[in-house]
Amino acid sequence: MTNPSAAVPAWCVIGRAPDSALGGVRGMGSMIAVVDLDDARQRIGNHHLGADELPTFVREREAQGRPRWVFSDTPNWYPALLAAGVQIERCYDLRLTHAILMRSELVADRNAVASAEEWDAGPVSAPTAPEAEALFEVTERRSHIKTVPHDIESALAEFARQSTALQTASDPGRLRLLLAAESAGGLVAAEMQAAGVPWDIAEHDRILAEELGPRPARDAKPAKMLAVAEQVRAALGDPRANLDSHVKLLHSLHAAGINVASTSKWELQESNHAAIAPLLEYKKQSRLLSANGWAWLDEWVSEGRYRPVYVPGGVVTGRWAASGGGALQIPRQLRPALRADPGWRLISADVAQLEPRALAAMSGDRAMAEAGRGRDLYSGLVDEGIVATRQEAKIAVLGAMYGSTTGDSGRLVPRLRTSFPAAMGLVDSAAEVGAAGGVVSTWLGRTSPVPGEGWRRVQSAANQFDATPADENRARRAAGDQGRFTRNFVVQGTAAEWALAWLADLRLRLSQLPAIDDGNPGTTSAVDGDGGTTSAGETMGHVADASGPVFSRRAHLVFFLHDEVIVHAPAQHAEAAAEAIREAAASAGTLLFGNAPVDFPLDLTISERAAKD
DNA sequence: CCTCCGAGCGCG
DNA sequence: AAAGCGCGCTCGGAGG
Repeated sequence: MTNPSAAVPAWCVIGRAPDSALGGVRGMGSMIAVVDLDDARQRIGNHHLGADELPTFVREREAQGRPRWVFSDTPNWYPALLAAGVQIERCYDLRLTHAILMRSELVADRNAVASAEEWDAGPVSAPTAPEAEALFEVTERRSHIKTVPHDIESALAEFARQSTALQTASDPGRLRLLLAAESAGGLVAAEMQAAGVPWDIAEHDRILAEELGPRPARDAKPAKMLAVAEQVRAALGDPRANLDSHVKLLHSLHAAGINVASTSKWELQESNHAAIAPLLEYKKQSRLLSANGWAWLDEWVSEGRYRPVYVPGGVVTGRWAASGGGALQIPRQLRPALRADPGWRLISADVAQLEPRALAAMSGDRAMAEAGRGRDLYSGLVDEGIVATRQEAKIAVLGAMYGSTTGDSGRLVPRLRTSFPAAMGLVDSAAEVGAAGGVVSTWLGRTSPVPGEGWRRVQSAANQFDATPADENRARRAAGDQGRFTRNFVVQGTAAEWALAWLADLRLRLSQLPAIDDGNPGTTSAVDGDGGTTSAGETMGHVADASGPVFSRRAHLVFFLHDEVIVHAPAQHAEAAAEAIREAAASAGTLLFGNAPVDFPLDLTISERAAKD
């Protein structure tokens, strides 16, 4: 039942309809409500539809006016749409935006938003495929996990609270930009999970076999690992040494006269005992096997696609986290296993020195911007005579952003204070604020969490008349830790904002690229009705069908890692996709920093494999 | 049997 | 050499 309205809605709020909140009939009868709002966020239409009708409804709306879809939580709504072949252009994710607004210093009146505790559910990982199908069962099945409410009235009420809060913001434009970018990130994460990373299982298996030996029978250790372990035991003169337990290994090492305090890599390297080289080799093998071995391959790669779970906004700084699949830790060793489908290419691009560039831009430090302009920023420091070598430049810059005070780094950082006073002033004062228990904000207004109860207790204990030197030490250390956290927060968080703006712009540019012609009458835009019924995968078992109906015929994002993207594109569109990546980077810089003289140069390669370096 | 924690190491 | 920030994952070991 619908009451069509003459006006094209600016916002469409989706939620579970009130009737079905109690009914809970499985598989059928779940009703969804869509409420249309105009620019002023006034109600101009209501619709009720079955869950199975939603994709078609959304597709038609996208073809008409491309409203911003308001979701309680993107992972709850979007995967089913993607599975049905529907991609949307823009959304507003109430859970993600709530997390920003309830903390942002820019919002004068945060009370209403912050007190709506049910929306503070913390990072939610995307539901796995079977759960996504049963649109309403997620909450029940994972009752121990806090989730946001998905019913229409809750969504409307939260949207209204957020709108009010935004009106009290000192710089609403900035915050709106952040909320839009954050929400777009939610779409990208869902889309990348749906598309998957094209993964060459045979190549992965080859790498494993080369390092570890052929795949062993269930739970057995691979042959090459066993052989290396024997070398270690022989060199130690301890045939029963257990290499898998830190404690036992440490005993064996001591017994062999190797005096180390731990079994960590850097400490072992100090010794030149004959057991060390094979032991380090064993540790490397062991790491590969347990983190990305055959078990990982079985669990996370299927039909030639690696589908990790991304968690947008999962890090307080605004970076993404991951939950399952280890998307943020794929070892470089395995990069050759990322392989484009036949006739396709992978375009990998990463930003050189993103964080220092973000710092230069947000602090308006012209000298620092100049050092990185059109060149490697670290080499720029050498050219300017600030430090002697690129390595020193890197240590100094990282030390400045992380707050290191000792060693080479502590010695080099003061030189940056002379050369880049604005940039250093920004991070130094962020550290001061944090050490005193205050909060700091990124360029677009994401604010750091206030230090916890424990932290404040430690500080006040040090201020008591009977405080011991130990109390004072502990307080000083905690203050320093918090200062280093806030120092880094402004830089890491602003860099994350740049990256979100890059992603958000890129996904729209990619959706404008044409679909490849597979013999079916194609469409020219992903968002105007590229339905599942004409997908290549269904009609001819095309090689790309593991990417699903939305992504099997068009360039799309498959991977994102803080300052790096990988796009999977038909070979004939690889150059256009590369250009889209460059243009998106340029517009992200302008969108955030206007005409600041900072550039964000990319290292970009087009290839069949994503092997790096 | 379970959960929790630190060590260690992968990524930026 | 690590140092100085932010993460996730696996394992062994400890405690329930």
